[in-house]
Formats: sequence, C-alpha cells, structure tokens
Amino acid sequence: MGKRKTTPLKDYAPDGHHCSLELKTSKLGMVSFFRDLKQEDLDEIVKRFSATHYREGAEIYYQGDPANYLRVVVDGAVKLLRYTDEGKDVVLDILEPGSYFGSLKLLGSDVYTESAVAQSGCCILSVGLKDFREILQEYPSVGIAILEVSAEKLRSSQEQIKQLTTEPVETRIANILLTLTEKFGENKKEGTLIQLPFSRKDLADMAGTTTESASRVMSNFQKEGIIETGRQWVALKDIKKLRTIIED
Amino acid sequence: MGKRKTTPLKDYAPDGHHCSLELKTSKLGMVSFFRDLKQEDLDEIVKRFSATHYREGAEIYYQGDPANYLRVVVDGAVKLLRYTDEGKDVVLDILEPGSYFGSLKLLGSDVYTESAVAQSGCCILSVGLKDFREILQEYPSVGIAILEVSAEKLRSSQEQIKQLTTEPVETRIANILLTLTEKFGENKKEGTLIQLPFSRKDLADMAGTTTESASRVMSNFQKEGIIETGRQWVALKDIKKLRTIIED
DNA sequence: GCACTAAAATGATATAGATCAAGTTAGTGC
DNA sequence: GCACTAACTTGATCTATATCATTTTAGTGC
Repeated sequence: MGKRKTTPLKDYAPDGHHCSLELKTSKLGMVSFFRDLKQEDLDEIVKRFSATHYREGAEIYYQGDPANYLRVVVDGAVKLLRYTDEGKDVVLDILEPGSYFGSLKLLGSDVYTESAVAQSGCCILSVGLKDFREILQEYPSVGIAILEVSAEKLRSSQEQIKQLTTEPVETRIANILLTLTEKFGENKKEGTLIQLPFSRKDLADMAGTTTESASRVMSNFQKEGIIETGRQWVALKDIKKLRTIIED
Repeated sequence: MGKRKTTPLKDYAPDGHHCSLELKTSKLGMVSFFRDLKQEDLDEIVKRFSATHYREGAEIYYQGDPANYLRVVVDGAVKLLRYTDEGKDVVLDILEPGSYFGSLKLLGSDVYTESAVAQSGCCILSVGLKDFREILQEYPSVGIAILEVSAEKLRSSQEQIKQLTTEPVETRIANILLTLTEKFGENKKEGTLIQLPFSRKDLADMAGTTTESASRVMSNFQKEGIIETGRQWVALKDIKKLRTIIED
C-alpha cells in the first residue's frame, strides 16, 4: 500500500485554454441529439452556443432562477442537486462531458427546480432557448433524438427510485462507484481512478444516506481491497468484487 | 361515523361503450402535446390510434417486452411499476386520463423497463412508433410539446427521489394522498373521494414502505379525522390538516 | 341477515442506518 | 520537514421502520 503524498487527481486549469473551437464542436457532436448531424451543420450550430468556464465549486445556476438556457458539458463534471429546507442536499446526477442540462421549457417561461454546481473546473456551452427552438426548427432530427435522451434520463431516475426503496446503502454506493467509474474512470497502473473530486458527503448525497454511513461503507470496501481511496478521490481496484456486492 | 355497506367507488364497465370516438378525440386533445392542434388535425391523428379496453388488474405490458407503442390513457387509471428480483414492487406512477406512457424510442428498438397495469378498468389508445414518427414529421409542434411533458415527468421523478431520501413515511404518504386527490378526486357530501381502487399495498409500493407501515399511517390519519377509508378506497376529509403534515 | 375471505389493523420484536460525539489522518502550504 | 485543517474515520447510542405473528373487519355474494 504505497501511501500517496498528493492527490492523484489532475488539476483543471480554469483559464480556458482547453476549450478550443474544435473541442467545443467535437463535444457538441458527442451530445447524442447532435450526433447524427453532418459536420457542416454542427459547425453552424456550435456558433449559436457560447462557452463559459467555471471553477470547482462554482454555481452554474441555482434552483429558483429563471430557466432560459440549455447547456452542454464540454469538459469537467457538473453536479445537479436539490437543497432541501431541512438542509439535506440531494444529488440527482453527476454529468460527464457530452451531457446536456438546464431547461427544455421551450414554450412559456420556467424556473430551475435543481441547482447546478461545477464539481470540477469545467467548460460549459450554453444556448438561449429561443436559439435552440430555431435549431429544432431547422434540424428536425434533433427533436427526435432529444426525446430519446430525455426518455433515458427518466429511466435512470426511475432506476434510482427503485434502488432507494429496495437496496441497502452498501449496494447503492457500490452502484454509484460503478457508474462514476464508467463516466470518469481513467486506467492507471493499479485499478481505475475516478477522475473527479468527490467527497464522502457528495457520495452520501448521491446515495441518500449520511456522510458517516458512506464513510463506513468505503472503509469496508478498502479493507476488502475493492477500492483505494483518499480525500476526494477513489480508485477502483476490483470491479469484479464490486459487481458481486451489487448482485448480492 | 356512518358505516358504509358498499364501496363508494364506481364500477367501470369493461364493455367499451364508454369509449366513443368523441371521447377518444377529446382525451387525445387533453394530452398536452396535442393540446395546441386544430380540431381537424386532431381528427386526423386520432385515426392512427387504436383503442383497447382493459379490465382492472390486467397487464397492459410487462417489463422486458419489446417496446413498440406509445399509449394514452383515455379513461380509468394505469399503474406503472417495476417488479424487483427480491419480490418488492416499486410503483413509479399512477396515470390519469390524458397521460401518455409506453415508449418514445423512435429510433432503433427497445424494451420496456417498467410494467403497466390497469389500476381500474380502463380505455387506452395506442399508436405504433412508426405512425407516431410520421405524426411528429407532419406536426412539428407536437415534438416541442412532448419535450416539455418529458421534462415534467423527469421533474416529478426527481421530486420523488428527494422525498424518499429526506421525508419520513408519514409525509410521503400524505403527499401521495394529495397527488391522488388532485388526479382522481371527486367531491362528495363529505370530503373528496379518490375515485380509484387502491390498496394499502399499492400505497406502500408508491411510498417505498411496507403494507404494515402504510396501514399504521392511514389508521392515524383516520383517527385524526383527516381521511375516511375502507378497503381499496380513501376519501380526504381535511386537506388543510394533511397539508400541515406535509409542511411539518 | 349470515357466512366467508381478502384486506386491513395491531402488537411485539428486530435491525439498518441515523445521530451524536470524539478522535485520526491525508494532503496542503509554508 | 512541520504544522495545520478539513476530510475522514470510528465508536456508542438511538430511532424509525421493517419484520413477524395474529387478530379484526369491510365488503361481497348467497
């Protein structure tokens, strides 16, 4: 167990030099509802988006704000959450590059029902809803594709409901680790590093439990050699064993 | 406390005479994504749908079945649920007339991830996805409207996640009763009858708890005069008090 | 009205996980 | 290398709710 001295996570430079036009275009092309467009159409569409950089922890929008933009993650990770009156946070999703978020309320106006926070330094593309409506008009295939993505989001949300009501904390956490690995995993000498700063509290808010319980589960996982973990980082060492826990 | 001798719920005749063409058209017009269409367009669209009747408890589709239809509730109520491996059922939603369900997977093929059961006798319109794709092509406004409905569904699903992780069973049940009243409430001399057969088990599966716990909560609500209840039915007598419980 | 049955209520007990309360340490910055 | 602090861990207790085991009853059909 070679003890590390510094976090294995890479630092995101928030200066924006990452986010070239090519990167923007290529990430936009990754969003599944733009995936089928020709390169020239994509080039046209990307012009309507504007890019913004956020530092780790920055609020992109807050629940209750007027919802006038559709956004796409180009680089980094975005956390969607609800702050409750009782002071408990509920993390709804952590988005990887290529995911969209924000508003789809194309008719009338609306207000965000969740908050969006930069989980790492990140680059976000955004488009006003009026512009997006025009895009939909011009490229009808986008409308159909976006429907599918929305349906998929609903599904994963329902899966979460199922897990909350039927699975114990340990299984839920195992599932989260697996999902995060798929989204943000980077292969290193030993195991897969989840390239994303996230704390026990984040994990707890994702699993619908407390920091302490999340911590206990993670300690056990480490004892069993399933993961290696430090402050704000986790690396998966034994995915097979993790899968066993999920399948019970 | 005048004891009732028969269920106050009305019986749905499963013979289909309810479901006239006018009723179909008017219900289809209630689906928010068809709401803005002209009457003549609606008349055209309704022709592409076919109507089926289901008796209470009948399976409309089962999770894992190939998902080739989009459906609309015309009359009655539909329960969407997931059966888990461990034998626990998770109710995802109970749909009132005017709601859509089924598949939106317009490209490629897919499989249902939940099951749909007729909660009461009901009349369902369905359209094949190929036909629906044509409708979308012909009436682009439908596409935009459906996006909004999907976003709304995602939202209510996220609200459910929030409640499961932050609210105690009593509050969750209070919320469910309120929602069901809004969807299926019928004003009677004393209070609002939820016009829908649903058992303690249904309620428990909606709230993510057990039949026994649901039963206890309902007993208390009745003792406090908030509801009046029998087998498979509930009437709200004191909405204000119920709201108090929700707001804590 | 009476018998029958599935649904609901109730009681006793067990338990996962929350809560409360101190510790420990990883990783940073000097 | 050392001190510092937020992140994490660990332990002891408490509690909401599950579980198990019965009993009661609403509503039906005769």
